Amino acid sequence: MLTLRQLRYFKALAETGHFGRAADACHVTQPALSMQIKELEAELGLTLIERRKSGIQLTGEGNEVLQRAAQILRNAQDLQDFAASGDGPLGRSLSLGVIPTIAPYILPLALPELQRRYPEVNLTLHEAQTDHLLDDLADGKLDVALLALPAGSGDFASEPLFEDRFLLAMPCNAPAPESVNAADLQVDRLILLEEGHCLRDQALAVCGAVGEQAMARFGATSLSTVLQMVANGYGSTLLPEMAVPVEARADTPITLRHLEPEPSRTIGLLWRASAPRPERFSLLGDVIREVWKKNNPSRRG
Amino acid sequence: MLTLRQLRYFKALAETGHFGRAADACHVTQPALSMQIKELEAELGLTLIERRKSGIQLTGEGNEVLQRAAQILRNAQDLQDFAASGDGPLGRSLSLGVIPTIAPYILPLALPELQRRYPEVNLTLHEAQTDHLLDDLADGKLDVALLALPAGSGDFASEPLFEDRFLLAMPCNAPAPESVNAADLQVDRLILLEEGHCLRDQALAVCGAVGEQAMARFGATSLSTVLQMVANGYGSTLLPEMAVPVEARADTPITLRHLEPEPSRTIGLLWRASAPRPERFSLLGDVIREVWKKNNPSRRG
DNA sequence: CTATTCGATAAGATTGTCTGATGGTTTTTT
DNA sequence: AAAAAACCATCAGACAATCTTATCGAATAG
Repeated sequence: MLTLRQLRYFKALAETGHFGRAADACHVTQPALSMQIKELEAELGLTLIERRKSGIQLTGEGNEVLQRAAQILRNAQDLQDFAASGDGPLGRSLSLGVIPTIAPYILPLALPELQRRYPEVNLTLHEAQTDHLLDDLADGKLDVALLALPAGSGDFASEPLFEDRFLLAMPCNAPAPESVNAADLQVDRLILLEEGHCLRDQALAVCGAVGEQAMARFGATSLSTVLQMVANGYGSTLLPEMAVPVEARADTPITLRHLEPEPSRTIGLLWRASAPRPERFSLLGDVIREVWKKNNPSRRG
Repeated sequence: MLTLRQLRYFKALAETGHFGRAADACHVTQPALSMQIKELEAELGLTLIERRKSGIQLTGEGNEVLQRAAQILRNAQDLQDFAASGDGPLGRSLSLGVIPTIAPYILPLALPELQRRYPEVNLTLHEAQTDHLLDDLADGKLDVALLALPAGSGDFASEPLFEDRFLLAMPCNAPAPESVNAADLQVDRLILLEEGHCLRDQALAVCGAVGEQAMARFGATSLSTVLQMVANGYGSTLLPEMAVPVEARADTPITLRHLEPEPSRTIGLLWRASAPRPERFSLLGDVIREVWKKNNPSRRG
């Protein structure tokens, strides 16, 4: 059976042109090297070296074998270099999934900070709804997901990062008390995302309308669309606070109101319980939590 | 110290997804394989696989290591193949892949001649579609493939052998001008092979219907089937000239017409650029080219 | 709850590899 | 020409790596 050791010794022999010096270079004795060379020749079934007393001479086949051996050894060295290369605290590559109602609001803040703090990490991003992220996590396409907790079943571990409050977004010409009781929300006046977004289910839960999913009037594909509907007077919606800076800018004709009691969703990270080095996910979580706090100084964790 | 044995076991483990089956594939017991995997992980200093209850899961780094390991093992196999091919000009054994729209028309001519000229060579044949052949070439299951060029990417070398013209095959009761303009072909009247055959794509390209793959009316699994459909009046097809003697015998009620301009496919050989002794593939190509010329005396190469 | 599967671990046997000693052949030195 | 040195092959025993069989514990299925 061919071994890397044989190739290493053979390469050293070709380079030194000398059994003894090759053995020195390999930190073994000369008989050890001789035996391995002999073994290699037997394995390949050809003569690699002409043993001549004044130096040795590679045969034609020996030269071809040398080229291939050198290639293999280079690749092997590359493999070891890769393994040894700067294995940062976050690892070398990380595949992160994010749900659509978080991604556009957190990633622009978090990515530059991640890049600054862990420049060696090669981050791959996937945006998809919770169910899809869970599937991708389970079969290894993703390492970790950023979504609303709780999510997933037994084989996952999670870490909550912060609470994201829901605000009521209404057309600006609507009657606008300073604060609204959550129980008073009328489900049939809400504009919501289409089926499959966890934000939709959370909004319905806030209204106590768990069993009545069919009632919401519209299934939009993005929060931007929802906000446009609201601005044009078609109804109200529950808006995550993190979306406010992007979706409810000053020039958007909508009114925001706090709810009483104050509902929220828990944003957190989720990963396979069996994933190696789970502490790297906590480091990732630290970054996200920090950029969130910096941009929402009024909120406590 | 990194060893080929560790890489071999790791590759088997990645392929089987199972310690026990990987051990079987390597003809050792499961603990032996487990130890080598553990050794490899220790050597590289990283976790390559997640041990989970239902199957195993490669980590991101594990996947990268797998790619590099597979590369090293391929090179090692090539080295051994090179050494083993010490015999005749074609070597001692040759594994040849052929696409289904060539195999039945060329092999019956070429195999006897190969056997006559290089009786020492032990030829192994595989028939599969281009994509599959490329995969098998890349990981060393095949030495060389006979297919329509161009195919494959950077790491392959190729040699064109001859041009194979396309003829229009119609039901014999159809209106039959002596020559047909290729641009006049109606894609929706063509009977083609199912998805995956390069001949299908080439026929569509001839009709200028690159973006309209969905239009062709039928997906047959062999040219014989296609010709039966044509003979029974269900439509026309583009028939490679090499298939004419077999598929359009005198007793088959179809009419053949030349196209203007005259489309064709380039038949050639493809092999790994790193394969040992590439000149033997040229010798193989010579045989194929010669039997082709002998059976198509009207054509120039 | 029991039976089974799967991977890890342990102990002992086997095989592979290394070292140090030695021998034969060729080249260099005297 | 003889002696010395250099060089590589071979051998025996020591040591280390690897394998096998047996077993364990956790998880899963019936």
